[in-house]
Amino acid sequence: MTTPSQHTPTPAPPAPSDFIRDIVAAHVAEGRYPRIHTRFPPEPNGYLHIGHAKSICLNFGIAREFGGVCNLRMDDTNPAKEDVEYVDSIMADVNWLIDGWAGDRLGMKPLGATPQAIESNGRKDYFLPPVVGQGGGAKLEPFYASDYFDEIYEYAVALIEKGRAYVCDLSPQDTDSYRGAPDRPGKESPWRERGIAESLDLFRRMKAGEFPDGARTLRAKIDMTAPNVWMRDPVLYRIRHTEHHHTGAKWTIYPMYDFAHCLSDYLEGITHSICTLEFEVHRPLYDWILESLALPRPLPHQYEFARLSLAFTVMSKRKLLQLVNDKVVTGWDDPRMPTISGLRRRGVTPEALRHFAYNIGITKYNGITDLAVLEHAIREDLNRRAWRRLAVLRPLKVVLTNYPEDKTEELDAVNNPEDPAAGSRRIPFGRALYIDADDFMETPPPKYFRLRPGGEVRLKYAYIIKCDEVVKDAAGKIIELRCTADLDSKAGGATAGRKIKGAIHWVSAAHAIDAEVRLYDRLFTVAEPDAAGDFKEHLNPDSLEVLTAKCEPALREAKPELRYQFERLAYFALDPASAPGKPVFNRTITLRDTWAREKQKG
RNA sequence: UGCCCGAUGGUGUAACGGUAGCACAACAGACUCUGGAUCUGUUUGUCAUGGUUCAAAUCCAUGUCGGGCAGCCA
Repeated sequence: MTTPSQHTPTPAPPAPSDFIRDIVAAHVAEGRYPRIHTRFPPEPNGYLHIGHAKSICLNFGIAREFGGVCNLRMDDTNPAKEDVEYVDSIMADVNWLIDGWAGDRLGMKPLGATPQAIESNGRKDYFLPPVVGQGGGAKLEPFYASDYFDEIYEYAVALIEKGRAYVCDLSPQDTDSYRGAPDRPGKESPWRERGIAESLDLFRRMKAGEFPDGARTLRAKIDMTAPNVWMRDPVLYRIRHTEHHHTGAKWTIYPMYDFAHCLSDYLEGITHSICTLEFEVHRPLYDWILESLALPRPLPHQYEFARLSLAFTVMSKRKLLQLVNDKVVTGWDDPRMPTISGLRRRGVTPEALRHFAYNIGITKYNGITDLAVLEHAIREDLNRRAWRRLAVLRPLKVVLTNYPEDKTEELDAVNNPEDPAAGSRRIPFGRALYIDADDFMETPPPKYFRLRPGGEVRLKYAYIIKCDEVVKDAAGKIIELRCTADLDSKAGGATAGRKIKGAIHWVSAAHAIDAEVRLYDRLFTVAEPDAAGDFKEHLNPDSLEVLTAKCEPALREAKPELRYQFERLAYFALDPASAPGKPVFNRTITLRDTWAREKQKG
């Protein structure tokens, strides 16, 4: 037995090319920016999912490929929906996904840091540079849009002073009806031409908390007849007497996404602000705000790509939250969830997720990615790293009638045929064994080459056995097989080279350890669960099956950071809920099963 | 039906006016002490109609289909 490792990373695919990277490459070529600077800006109102993983891989991938930086920023402008639990999970998930890959590109900031007043091109300016690559030993934290509320407020005042924003007293309902519709122009607010001094005063009093929620808003003065509804005097600030998870009770007014986001990008010196397609119609507003403020440094620009849609999966945070709240799953990190934490708990590695993200590409086309693409990336990765182990999920007892009662021997078995450096272990063998019930059929169909009455099969790493007798209980259920072993057929033996079509896995009954195994399957039965109607009507009732497996003793030392292949079955990872002597294995993904396909063909 | 965006095999993506390629899937075979992995091969595609051009997936026009936009959400 050697001391092996699992350090056989799947070779990284070549850096991808896509329309956004083409733009960045052109900017690098023309020397447009001193440094490429992207950001990943989730709202802390839920856990990150595999769609976010696509965005993380894009933003950090660009930083990595072009020698830039990617800031992690909490886009926390709506205190009603956000929570520190989500902030913590986001940091953990991002770090897990980029560690050892783009961890050295991660932009954070010193704990408590806020934008510094500086002078740029002879004008007053604010700037908050990143600390890159988490080093230095200093206490760091992610960026928070809410750390910019002072500056954003000041920018709002500047907009009012320029006559480009006004305080509006319209009720939420009236604001809505005045906006018009996509095919119908809006109507100007009666407060639109209110004097600058009056707006300034009212805005100051909004900040002071003098007015109740919804009483007034700050609005940009653009064009109520614009064909793009987001240019119809959009709300910039709203009143919310709500405590914020990061700023506490300091504020009673909060900036809207459109106002805060472009300014956050600017304050951090972002060059390429990459988001999903639904923000495409917001881009004119993004540019309008920054240009109206006549800021002294180069402006960031927004680029949009198609979000990920995965077959048999729901991706909206609202729906995922519903699954959690309705206890359809055990939590955000349930291994059936498409969340990063769920995939991690299931046993998927960061490498597999990154390779998946690379393989699906970046476009502006809203397609649905086949689950097989994800599954392939997972299998490809796990095949290279997972240690092979023998485990029997549905035990059927086998007694070797010609094998001595009291004899035990130990057989050599390699840990990973893909990786000689992974070494080997010994597996105990004895007279009484378990094999999987699926590996025996009394009256098998054609092309079945596992065990059958009178037939032979190879016990992996051990002997060739022949089935002599099928023992049944009173109900006719098969409870035991009585077999004889070809005692010369193990490795090195005289008949070891005999060609036997089938090789099956097994464990020694006397040495087997029990383990709980959780067999996960897709959560939904249809490819597009949220295409129409209630997505919960398409839940897969068999998305989880729990069994007690018989495992080879080496699995007693299973480690949560390692991956295992139960030979001929599936890849498994130890669940964090495991206790000493009470292992729990999550099935990450089954092996490809061409026999199952063959059977289906009938 | 106002504005914006998109359309390449079954799915996802490449080709940037010059041979339609890759991945996944599917199928067939080789190999195999995992019906795994690996290897070989095969099938299937430029939304439509015009135009520009020696040459169009690519440029232009029109149409068709799909997606997005009317939160004081992000």
